[in-house]
Amino acid sequence: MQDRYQPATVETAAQQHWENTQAFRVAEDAGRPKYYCLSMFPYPSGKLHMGHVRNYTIGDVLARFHRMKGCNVLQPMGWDAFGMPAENAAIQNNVPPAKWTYANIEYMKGQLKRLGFAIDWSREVATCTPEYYRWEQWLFTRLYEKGLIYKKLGTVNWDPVDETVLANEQVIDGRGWRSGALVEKREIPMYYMKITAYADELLAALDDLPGWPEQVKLMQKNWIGRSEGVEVHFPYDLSTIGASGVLKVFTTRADTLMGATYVAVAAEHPLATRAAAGNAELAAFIDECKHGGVAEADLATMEKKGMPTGLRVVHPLTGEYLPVWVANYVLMGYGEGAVMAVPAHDERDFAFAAKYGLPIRMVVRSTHDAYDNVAAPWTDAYAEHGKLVNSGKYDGLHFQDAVDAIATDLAAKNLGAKRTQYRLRDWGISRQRYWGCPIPMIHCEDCGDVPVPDEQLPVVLPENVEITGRGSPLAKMPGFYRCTCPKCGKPARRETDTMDTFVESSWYFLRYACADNATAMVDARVNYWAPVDQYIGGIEHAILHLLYSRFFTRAMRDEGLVNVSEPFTNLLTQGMVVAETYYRDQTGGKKLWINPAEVQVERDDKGRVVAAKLAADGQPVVIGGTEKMSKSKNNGVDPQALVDQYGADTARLFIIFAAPPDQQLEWSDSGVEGAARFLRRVWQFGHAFASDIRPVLPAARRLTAGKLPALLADVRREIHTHLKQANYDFGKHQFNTVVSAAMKILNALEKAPREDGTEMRAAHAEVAEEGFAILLRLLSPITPHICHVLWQDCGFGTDILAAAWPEPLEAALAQDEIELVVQVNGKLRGSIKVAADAGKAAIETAALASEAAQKFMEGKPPKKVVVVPGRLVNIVV
RNA sequence: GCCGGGAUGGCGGAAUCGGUAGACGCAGCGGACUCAAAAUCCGCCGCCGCAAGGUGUGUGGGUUCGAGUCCCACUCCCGGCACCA
Repeated sequence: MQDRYQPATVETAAQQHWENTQAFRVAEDAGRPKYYCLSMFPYPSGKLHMGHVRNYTIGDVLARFHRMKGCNVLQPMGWDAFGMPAENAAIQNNVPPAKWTYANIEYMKGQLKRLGFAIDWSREVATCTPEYYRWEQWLFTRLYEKGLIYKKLGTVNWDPVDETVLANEQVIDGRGWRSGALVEKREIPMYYMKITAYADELLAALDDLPGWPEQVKLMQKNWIGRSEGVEVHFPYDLSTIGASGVLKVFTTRADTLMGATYVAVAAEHPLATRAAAGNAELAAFIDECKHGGVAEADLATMEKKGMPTGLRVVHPLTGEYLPVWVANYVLMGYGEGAVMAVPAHDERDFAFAAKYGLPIRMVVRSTHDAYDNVAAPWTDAYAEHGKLVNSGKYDGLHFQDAVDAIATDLAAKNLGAKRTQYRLRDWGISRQRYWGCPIPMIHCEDCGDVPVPDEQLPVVLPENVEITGRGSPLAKMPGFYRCTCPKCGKPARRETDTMDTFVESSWYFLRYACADNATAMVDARVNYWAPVDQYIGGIEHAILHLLYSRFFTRAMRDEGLVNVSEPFTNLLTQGMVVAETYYRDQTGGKKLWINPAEVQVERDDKGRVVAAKLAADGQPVVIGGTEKMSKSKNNGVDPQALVDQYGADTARLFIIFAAPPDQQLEWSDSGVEGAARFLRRVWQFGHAFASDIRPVLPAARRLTAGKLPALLADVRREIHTHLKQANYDFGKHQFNTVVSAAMKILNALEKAPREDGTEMRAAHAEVAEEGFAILLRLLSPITPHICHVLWQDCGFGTDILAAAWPEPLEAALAQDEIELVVQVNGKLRGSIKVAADAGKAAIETAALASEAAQKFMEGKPPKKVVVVPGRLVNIVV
């Protein structure tokens, strides 16, 4: 055994052992509980970043922990390989997306292996391979024929210069990121998955997910946004509109219907189009509304604008004429593309009415905050439920009674009814991009939209393609889109849109169960492994990816492909990795961001950072604050450099120790130093154990007989106490304090008295043997390499993976005397020692008699004495 | 704008059911070893104060014998908002 810790040697040896024994390759085994541990698969962007290392380290800790607990653990890995960055790289560097992607996969796989993750690589999938996406296309055709996928118009960001559709992130301040052109909204036909058909189930099932964080479930609940309301029909005024019909709106506040003073429609609404036909000013306004992107955050924060159409509709209860306005904040894609406006009781309508001088009619009086009229400024009380006023026959009714009565009257007139609405919208999956899964549809002039038949799947994405950033590449490739109609055999055109990459990530976790099956999407093995027992990934996926996956699993269930409904039993959402930023101001207001690795910080005598300078030139740089590691702020720390310098175990240990998994992790170079220092101490102790301590172990162990010198019994109790804490912390996934406990155990082992005399030395050796074996097993999920080698070198066994997880012993934890804190009037004043089984009366007496109590009671009699067993005594005077 | 989360020493964080605030580590300071440095080891370390003691968990209130933890009002920071993944 080497006397110095050499991570590279240790880690090569351990990884070689795992490779030789195929340690992490698993098969179905009915004899053991299965544990499917999954980390979100990475997008192969080039090289691993620190967020990946964190994600996969957390997953690996859980996988290895459960393996030692006796589970049959599956931990697979793959690549979320379709997406925009590959196309951007193609434009920038003239590399084909496929070549770029596969090269990245190759490199990043090597990095993952170097980190020692317990992955079953035989199940690896890459979503950009036809072997993977053909099943996605197959399922698409199934769901299309079932009606779960349909076609309708959707709104996209259109760049008129590049003649291409832009992602929301490609729209910056309303302009295309490459062309700089003003972006327009454009309606194009797209395929949609009917996720709303599962809205109720997706909502209700959240209650059966105790293993998910409450905050994630709450976000999903709000996202689905089930609301009970009333659909109200406003008949067209024939004289202004010139046609008969009804304007439909949905409202959750039907009780305020008598206060509606106008209606507003989206710029794309048919009534708006009709009114604009003879009104140039209105047409110009509608045109203006079509400028800008489609992102909700932009729409919600922009200035609310509107214009009257001159059209009128009829109030369904009063018969009054209400003006129809076009408003930029009403969305065509949400609900009916029209809203009824009640300025007195809705903040947005209130502001709009004030701006354009529209009437405000108060119809509700709040029962909490009294007000007699709804004068400006707006007050939240105006929007509260209350008792109806100025509402004719409905006066005096409270919210629910008013809604019921109004809904009944509307239904009687055939002008509305109660309805449940969801905020959730159907999932538009068409993308006008190249690097994605081709949508398996054929458009025939005679037969319409025809799904590609099974025997013609997969529709393979051609790889010899030119990417320019203008238009849709596939739509420029006749070799791809020219085809014959599967129904009638006539020439037809193949769909050139590809699927949203969220589709691939909505079922990859099921494919891992049977990644080698070339004849089916999934097989019976999926019902052994599914659902995923533990899913780990970034909080940023709390809504979209997780909701789509829950939907997809149900869609596959209803196709008879899988038995389960919920894909992920337990969810752990990890926090971001952040680091300090540094910069220098450049001319033109730009900033030159400087990597932390190139910066030296200066501290005052208390260790506070007071200044920073660039190491290269010694000149000052500005400290820019802590932000998420990113290319744009140049504050990323390369995990590869870290592993090269310190080894995988140090990288893993630092990442686990620096913060609990669900909180953000702040990068710290000196923290890494500390992690490396700890591992050197572990190695040193292992070396001392193997060479000096182990040889003096007695033939007959005394620990089991419970006979130990008091000082060593204290050490042993401390170790078992820390072990108990560590096991508790493992249970709640607070791994940073597991590391703390391991550090405390090492501290205790190092300080354990090793006095002269054969008896004492033998007893010490026994405590050290038991304690170090606990320490190595406790640390092995986190730093598996060093623990593997030390376990062997210290003679504990051949493979720590096969060792049982350590549990604390009651006999080692027992103690006769305990210390209690003494408080006077809630302030800490001293402590007393009492027998562990002392009664309340005895504790009270001892506390009152204590020196600290006597001093601070100042002779006053105790008014009350509170005894908290095992904790403290509070004397109130 | 809407939905969700967070804030504790110089720093990362700990405190399990309302019961010793600051465990563990980092940085800093003092010392040992060394020709010297690194590494290592020992000690100190919230703030004010010579001390006794006081004070302290983003801000302002409240409940309680006792509040980082519960309640109310606010401030700032972060994640998501449907075409980034």
